[in-house]
Amino acid sequence: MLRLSKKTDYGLLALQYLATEAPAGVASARTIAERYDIPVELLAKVLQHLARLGFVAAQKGVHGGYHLARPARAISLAEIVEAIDGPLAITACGRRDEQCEQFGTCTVRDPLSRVKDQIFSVLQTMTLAELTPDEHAIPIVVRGRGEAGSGAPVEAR
Amino acid sequence: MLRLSKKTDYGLLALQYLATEAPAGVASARTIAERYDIPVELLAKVLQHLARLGFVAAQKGVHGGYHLARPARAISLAEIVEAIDGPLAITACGRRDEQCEQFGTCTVRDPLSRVKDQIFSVLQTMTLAELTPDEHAIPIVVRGRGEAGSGAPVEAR
DNA sequence: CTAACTCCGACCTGATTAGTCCTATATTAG
DNA sequence: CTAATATAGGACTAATCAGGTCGGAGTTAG
Repeated sequence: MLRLSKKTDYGLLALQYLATEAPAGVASARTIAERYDIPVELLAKVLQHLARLGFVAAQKGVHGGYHLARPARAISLAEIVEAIDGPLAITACGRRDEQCEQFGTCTVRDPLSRVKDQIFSVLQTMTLAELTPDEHAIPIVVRGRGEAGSGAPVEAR
Repeated sequence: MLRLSKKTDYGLLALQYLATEAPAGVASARTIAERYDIPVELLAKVLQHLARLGFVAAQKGVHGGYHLARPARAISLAEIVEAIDGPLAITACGRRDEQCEQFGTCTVRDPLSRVKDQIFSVLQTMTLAELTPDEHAIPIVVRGRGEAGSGAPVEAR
């Protein structure tokens, strides 16, 4: 369905949090996970991956956490998506993928590849800094994991 | 990975075949499947689906098959993709999907929705007619299902 | 030193997708 | 009429991948 994985969703949320909300630009995986109510371990894995690829830097220990290793304006959505979901591809096979069973007979490969390029450029144009919604456009709704009002309340800022 | 499903791939191939290669614009599921070396039953199901939605018209019987029910120039890629893969969505939840666990706390929903709209317009702009590669740009390579030369040979036109 | 907190990386599981099989119905050639 | 060929459509199985979990190693406060 042309969908991003949840890992990528979580990664975008985390990076956006580090870029705009985190005090001093630093936050632990736990803090971010609780902020957005997503599984801690899963987000941790995503952040680890982003650390290995140089998007964020990790600091172990008691007051450790992650912070952006590069300025938000210099990180495009395309980079993030490719980092987590792997190389952007519309079809199963690439333009030069001779492994593909249908390589010789396929007649839509090249046109679809052009479509891919266009989509890629959309993602490449938008940076992490632009991912921030307008302040007044954020509808904060109190909503617990299960029933509304149960568990740790979500802070409306 | 932001990928189209194989069903959609097959659907695009089939529609493109009907639009440009099929004699008199008519071809059976079997013919198309053999042309591109893809599973017959699977392609048949995709074509049945496209028939139900009015993209192609079916003719049963000995010299039956499918033909386009609408002109190729009037069918956008977006339509085809949504017909087979379902509504286009970048993220798991929609812009107004209050069912989403993170609806209240999510800060990337609206910006990502704008990205989705851009991608959608790319797909909406391109029609089936434009999916055809230039004649001289089609590299026809003889390639059987297993080893080269085995099984039914692929006809180079 | 020790305990609390953090990142790290391998593992498991369940949902989605791809592909197969079988039966029914319609049309046409002979 | 009958056989061959075509679509129609449901049910089933297999493979793949995303989502989620577990135990371990490093770092720092006290």
